[in-house]
Amino acid sequence: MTKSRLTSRSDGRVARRYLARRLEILRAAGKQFRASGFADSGMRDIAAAADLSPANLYNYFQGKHEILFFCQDVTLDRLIAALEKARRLKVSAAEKLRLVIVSHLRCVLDEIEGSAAHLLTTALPTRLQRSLVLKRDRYEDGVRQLIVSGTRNGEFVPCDPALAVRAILGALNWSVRWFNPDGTLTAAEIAEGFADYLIRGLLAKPASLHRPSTTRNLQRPAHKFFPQATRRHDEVPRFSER
Amino acid sequence: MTKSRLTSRSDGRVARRYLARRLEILRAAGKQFRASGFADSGMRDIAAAADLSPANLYNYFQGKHEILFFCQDVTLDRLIAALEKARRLKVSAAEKLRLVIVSHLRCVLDEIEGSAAHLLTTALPTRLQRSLVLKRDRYEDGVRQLIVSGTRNGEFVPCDPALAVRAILGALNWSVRWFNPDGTLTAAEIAEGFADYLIRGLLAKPASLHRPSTTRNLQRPAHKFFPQATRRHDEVPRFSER
DNA sequence: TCATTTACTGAACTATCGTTCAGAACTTGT
DNA sequence: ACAAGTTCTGAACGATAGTTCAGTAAATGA
Repeated sequence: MTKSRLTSRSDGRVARRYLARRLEILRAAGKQFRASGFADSGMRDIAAAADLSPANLYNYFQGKHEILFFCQDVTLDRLIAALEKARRLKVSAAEKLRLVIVSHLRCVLDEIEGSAAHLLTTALPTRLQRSLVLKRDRYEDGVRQLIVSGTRNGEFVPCDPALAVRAILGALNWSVRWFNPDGTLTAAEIAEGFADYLIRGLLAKPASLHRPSTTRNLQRPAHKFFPQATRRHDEVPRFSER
Repeated sequence: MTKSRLTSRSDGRVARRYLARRLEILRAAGKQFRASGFADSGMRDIAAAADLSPANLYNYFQGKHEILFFCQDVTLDRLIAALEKARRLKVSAAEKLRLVIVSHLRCVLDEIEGSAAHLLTTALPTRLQRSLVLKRDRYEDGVRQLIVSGTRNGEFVPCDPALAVRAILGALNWSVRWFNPDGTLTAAEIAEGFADYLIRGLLAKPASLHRPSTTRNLQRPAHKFFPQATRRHDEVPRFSER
């Protein structure tokens, strides 16, 4: 028993390479999960997508469940980070919500970093499962609070915030089912349209646009949120064939 | 080779019993699919839910894929039927859309008849797959036309109908992920709240309620759409553990 | 009651899944 | 160049999935 990977000395190139490979695998697995779902993504598929042998995956993760766990965990962390960033801003509730919606779609649709936060499965060990559900609830609670505060200050119409937040998150999460990076709509365009519609349903007053005006950079430029959003949404396969 | 089941003579009790059993199986399978997803619902689970031996399932369906196909097919037929009923009504676009939304949630959440129109999987043979996708597109097209006509007559705000319809259907379809028949909200209550919010996002004018007034029976009584909606939505497991 | 058709079942078959492991190939430090 | 450490792989294992089939139980009609 010699120096382990994590306690290796000084520079730690090996540790860095190890972590980099882990991320590569997570990216490939996320893409695979998004494309084929969890159950239909075999370890052999993930390995092929990550350009590794199936056996080698087990040098980086304990098993399939751990890969899924980290996919969801990092995505949830990014969702929560975007949420808290929005909360700290001194803008209207509508503009905060817009940032959350746009960030959410980016986390879920992005071709490179996008993962599958929504693919919770009973296949996960109970401990990990509970941790994810808790984190997900924290996120949902936060978004709901955003709606509640908007309702309190009269910006939003009175409504059941628990229902509104689930309608919004449902619309966002379902997008991975039909989104096609080669289609006619970029992820950024979808995000804009969704935000317009989903926020309008909450507004008390028609309010011309309700896009951020003083803080226009919140949503622009689109290529900052979706740097590689060059492919487009296809018209023909309305729903994915999954 | 004697008389087959379908060509059996006169009264045809056997044929009726056969079809009834088929429906029982479809109901049990639909419940199972909704609860555990397609991949995690084994033939042995479906058989247990339908109170049959696994082998006996193959006397009624060619295989698992055919069970899924019929589950989705009958659900899509019901969705399209509700859509066309709404289109024939002489009411506002908002009220038509409300009927479609409420019917959709009923088709998807109902504890007895509800199925899983959204569980398209690559596991289906190409022929069946295409048939379902086509039907699903017909439904989506119809709902989008509803939005377009509402926009044309000034009732709805100008927007991208393709995005709006996907946001709406996404919110509706995602509901099976978190809906809990034992929870605090009945399916009918969810339908009302969702319809309020999702339609408000399209309206050009705030328009107090926009529930059907002259045709109040379109949405009332709730127990007509959800005859057995007595169980309630739970508060704790925000997302299903699937 | 008996013969025929229909409904059903337990056990086994095949394929595929996640996973393991002995050892090869490569990298690194001296 | 050599040894130590690491990264990787092909082949196999056990479990479980969907499915099949020989044959039993039940229903039907005379």
